[in-house]
Amino acid sequence: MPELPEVETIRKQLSEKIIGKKLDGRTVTAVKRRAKILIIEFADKTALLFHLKLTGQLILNATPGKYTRRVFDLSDGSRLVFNDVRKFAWHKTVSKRELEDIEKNLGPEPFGLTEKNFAAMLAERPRAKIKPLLMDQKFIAGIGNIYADEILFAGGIHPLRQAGTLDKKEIHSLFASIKKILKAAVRAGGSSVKDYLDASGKEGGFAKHHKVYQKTGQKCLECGGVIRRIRIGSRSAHFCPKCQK
DNA sequence: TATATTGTTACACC
DNA sequence: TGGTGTAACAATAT
Repeated sequence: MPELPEVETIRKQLSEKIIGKKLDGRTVTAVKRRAKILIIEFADKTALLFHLKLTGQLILNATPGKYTRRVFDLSDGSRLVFNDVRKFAWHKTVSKRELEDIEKNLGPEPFGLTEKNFAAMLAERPRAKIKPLLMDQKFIAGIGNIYADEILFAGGIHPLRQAGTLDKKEIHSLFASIKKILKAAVRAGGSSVKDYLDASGKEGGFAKHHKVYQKTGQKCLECGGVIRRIRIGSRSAHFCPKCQK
């Protein structure tokens, strides 16, 4: 499930390997990320966007397989292979203007956010349940189901809490947890839960640090309680009922 | 074969 | 009206 840390990992790897080369005849000038979208910018001011959704992969020089949807040839003979089991992932070429439109509909990047801004954002959505809110890309960019669960556990916040009920201390704890978990996950190269592989075809190392995501029925590492799974909306949420209030 | 999977979005409701 | 919650949708593995 490529969320911010996974896409950021791919971005860094591609950045080192493809800048200055030609891809489909266009010279790559930058590789960026906004929310969970990977952005390859070209000298002609167009950009190639990828959203990997659940099961998308972007791997350099992989051997094309059953789930390869597209192969992009690079001017040095290498190739960028786009795989996707579920076919939900997409890619498209956009103009600078179209890219700006997409970006302005996304919430702030977590790493550029201040606690003061975050508190003000929460105050605007007092009745929203905190977990769906963290996953709302228009509220804050880049967080999906894995990291929402892990962030809320680290912050000691129950996923069903309404944003407006969080006190100052809890907001501080949640804010710190967002940065802490995402940073640690980027450092580990993301989480390989099912299909995720980085641009070199390797798994990310963060899944072994997961404390609640897909740990239903297991003992909480902090308190020895039992991790529960509930559905919020139509999504699964994993949490420790003792640690998260 | 029914079910689970998740980001996104359409839509119903208050 | 707009904030909120729910469900549908994409396609596939198990």
